Amino acid sequence: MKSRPSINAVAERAGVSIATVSRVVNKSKPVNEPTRRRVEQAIAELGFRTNAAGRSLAMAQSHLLLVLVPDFSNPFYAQIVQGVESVTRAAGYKLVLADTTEGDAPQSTALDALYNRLADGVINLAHLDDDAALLGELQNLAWVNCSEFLPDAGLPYVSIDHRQAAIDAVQYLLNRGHRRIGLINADETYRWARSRHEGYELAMRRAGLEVTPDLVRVAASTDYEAGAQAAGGLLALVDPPTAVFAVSDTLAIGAIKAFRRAGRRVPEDIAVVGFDDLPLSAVFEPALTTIGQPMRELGATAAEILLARLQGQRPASRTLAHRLVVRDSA
Amino acid sequence: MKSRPSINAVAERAGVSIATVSRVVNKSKPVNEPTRRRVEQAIAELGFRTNAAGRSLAMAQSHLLLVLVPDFSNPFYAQIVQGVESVTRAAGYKLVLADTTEGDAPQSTALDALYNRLADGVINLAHLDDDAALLGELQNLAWVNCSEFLPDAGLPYVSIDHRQAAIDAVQYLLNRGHRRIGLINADETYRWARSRHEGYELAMRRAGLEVTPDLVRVAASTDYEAGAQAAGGLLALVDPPTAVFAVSDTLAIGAIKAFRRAGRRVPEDIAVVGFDDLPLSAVFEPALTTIGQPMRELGATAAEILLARLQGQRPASRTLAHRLVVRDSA
DNA sequence: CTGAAAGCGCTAACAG
DNA sequence: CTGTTAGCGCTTTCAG
Repeated sequence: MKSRPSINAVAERAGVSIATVSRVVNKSKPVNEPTRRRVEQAIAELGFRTNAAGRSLAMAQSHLLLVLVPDFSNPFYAQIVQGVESVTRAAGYKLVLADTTEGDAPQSTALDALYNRLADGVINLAHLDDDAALLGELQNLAWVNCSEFLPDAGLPYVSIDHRQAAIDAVQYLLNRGHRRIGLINADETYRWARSRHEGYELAMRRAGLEVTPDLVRVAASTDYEAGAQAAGGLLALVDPPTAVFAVSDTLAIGAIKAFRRAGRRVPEDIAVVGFDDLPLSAVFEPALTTIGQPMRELGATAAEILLARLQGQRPASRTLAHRLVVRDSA
Repeated sequence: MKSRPSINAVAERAGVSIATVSRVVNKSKPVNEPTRRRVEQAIAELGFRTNAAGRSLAMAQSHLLLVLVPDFSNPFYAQIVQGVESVTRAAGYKLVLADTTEGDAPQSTALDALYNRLADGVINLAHLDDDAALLGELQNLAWVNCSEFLPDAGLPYVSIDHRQAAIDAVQYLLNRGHRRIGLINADETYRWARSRHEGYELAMRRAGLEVTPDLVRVAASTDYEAGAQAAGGLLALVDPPTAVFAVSDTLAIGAIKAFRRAGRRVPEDIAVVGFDDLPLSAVFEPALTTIGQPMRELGATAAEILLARLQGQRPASRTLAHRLVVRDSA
């Protein structure tokens, strides 16, 4: 791996100063046609590429953005990341991704990267501790939360209205005549999980229904098996629900599996509404009735906000529209 | 965003030289206990973090690795990336991910990053053109291919034996008495697609069966819908197959959907075996019989090879074991 | 339009 | 054990 030519080599070969080379490379200032040509030729001959570290050091920015992802293999997050990338790539930024499942506290990785100047900004999809000191510190950094956020933290975010979405889901079930409706929730350290729980209770109360704790199950994770487990708990009740709202499609699918194994038909014996509208959810049988989130748009919007922030603006948070997708499971 | 303190500020505050600060930060050389303490205190007071660009420039390495992913939202790749991260994070490297679906030629992005010195090495999951010049150039770079690779390119790779895996899948079907077996393949610019096709034909021939072109369908992509389309073509034959080998689980699921819509039962009327063993495949109904690939291990091994290469070694390519997972679809 | 020169923040000899 | 110093490769005034 022979060392790459530096800007000095190019300058020497073209018989100009390094400043001029820099100008033609970046098109930052006019350069006479003949000299520019000489420089360009030298660049071509030498196969020169500008060194990222040198540039970062001089410009005090890396053109790298950090994305904190709770779990790569969850298609929900993957699609958000695609949305992010579609806009950042156009702006000349590359993405450093960190999976926060393993390893140390997510925000510390992120702050490291930021303070290091490794990354110019971060898009956070992971859970953020409600820690005043931390939040204060984030205030003036290029940081945007996506999907997961703290309502009054003063940090810009992009998300749907989780509570309203949950209300819509439960209301749909109510409209279909269900009265005993169970909730399969995710770990409530997630803000969205709490919001959806709120929405569920609100919708039930508005319908004059009492919410008993036994109708609410918290799954151990968001994978299929966890959904199945939670569903098992619901089934074990003396008076099991006739419908279930699961806060993610993976949970919903796991639940449906469990219901089936127990000899229940979906939706005839028990209706199930999911959340997210993953690609898979349309394909699963029965196709899932679910709340659709605009994943790519969430990511793209978060990226736009971050980019604007990097240019010194202070864009407002955005709440994007969700939609109820009615299919076969409820 | 006030500017962060540099190593100079720390040195001044602690009353030592920047060299000493560097030594305590990196624990690179012994430093007297009292001085080290003074330095550490200064670091703490100032909130100093070493600047990534400065360090990269001085050390001529970035501790960043590029991963080229054909499609983030495909869980197959996502899991490989998790495997990669599990080992690179332990070694102090961060991952820059690029989705190669959109945008320019994947390898050019990668070479850019490498020549830029943005990344120290790359793990490539994407298709690589069989271009002699390019391949020659890659020879001496820290580059490893994962899952997708060119057999005689001289580049290190980690993969399963795609051909043998296909043979195993088809043989299973043969053993169950099937004689008319269809193949739903992916775009054959993918090397693995060609290998699996080979395996299919080989297994058929060994069984004394003729392979007619009408039994082989190439799906437009690897998503569900493409699988359904291809399946439709098979169904339209005067003499439709009694079994189908689909080269990915997503394709297999799409095919099953199509068969069902056409009133066929799976596996009774038509058996289907997939490939990959995605998490979803165990949950889908009927649960998929499929070839399992060790995704995380593929990624982890690729990372290990790359890391070794970065230390000047030239580790050999690795072929990992696949396994036939028998469930309900065949 | 072009060049000289001063850094950006850090590491790594080389002395002492 | 610690300081001095010379870069690493590039951008950006400041002169001319």
